[in-house]
Amino acid sequence: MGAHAAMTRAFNADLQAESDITVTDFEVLRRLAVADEGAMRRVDISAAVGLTPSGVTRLLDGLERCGLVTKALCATDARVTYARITDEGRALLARAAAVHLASLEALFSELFAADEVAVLVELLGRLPGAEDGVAACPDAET
Amino acid sequence: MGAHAAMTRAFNADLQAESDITVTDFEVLRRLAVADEGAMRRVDISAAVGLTPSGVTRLLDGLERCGLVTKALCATDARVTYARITDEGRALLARAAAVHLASLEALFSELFAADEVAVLVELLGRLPGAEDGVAACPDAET
DNA sequence: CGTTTATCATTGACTCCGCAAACAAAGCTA
DNA sequence: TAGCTTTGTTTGCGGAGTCAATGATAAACG
Repeated sequence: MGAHAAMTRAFNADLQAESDITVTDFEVLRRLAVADEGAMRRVDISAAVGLTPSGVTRLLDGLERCGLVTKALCATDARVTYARITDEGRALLARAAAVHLASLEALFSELFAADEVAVLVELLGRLPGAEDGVAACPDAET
Repeated sequence: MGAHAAMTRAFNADLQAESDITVTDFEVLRRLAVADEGAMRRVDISAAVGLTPSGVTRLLDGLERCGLVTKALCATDARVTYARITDEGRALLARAAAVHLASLEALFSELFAADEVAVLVELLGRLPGAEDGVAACPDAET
């Protein structure tokens, strides 16, 4: 718990300095970027990033105001509104990913050996709420 | 991250149903209960639970209103105000610990073997912000 | 000493986000 | 077809916690 709080604060500071977004914003953009058509239903975003639906609505409101995502209607189900990442969103994600992945890589490679990381993801992956997740960030240059 | 969000929500729900406190409240009470005289400086609480000093102030405000802690002045340094756990606070902690530890135990014993838990705490313990922490809860009946 | 600097605590304004309620659209069941 | 239930999304309200600024004390230094 303590580690989570400290790391989240640190990563948020990094990301806000670089791109004025939070870790959660980043995660949503990343998910959208690798999704089909760059779009997802809100309910799926909610499950993917571990937020409640209302949290997703408010988060996307912010990203929309910044022009990073747009709304899109669904042809076959009038209840759903997709969120689609914009080119601007992809550009920002690429920039943010550079610094974020660097921090992440620096921290973990210093603290853990490769096989230890593997153990960690296997164990933590069993916890409730741990998503399979999308393996990588598409904008990772490395 | 997803696991942290899901578990925190679940534990908060448990604790609020039982005693109307949050996980952070619980953690603060637990720290106080095992501290000398049942009292700690606010700055030490802050470091122990990974909150900012202002967060600690507001948290303790709430606990004070409920009569679970009291303020105490420091004889040798007029800047510090100690927070001391009350008998009522200890009683509530004991009750809350029963349900919280049960949830915790149930979750982890189902997902992990004992040696896996040991690996997990060793690895996670290396992360920044991971406190050595107080080993146990004094009110654990088991 | 008196002045600067560091430490402890608090407050105001703000953001994030959860909960519960509301609503609209789909899908069932009769 | 008319109801009932379920699903997707949004909104009002509120709690929790951060940041930046403030005040008050202590310690260090000239």
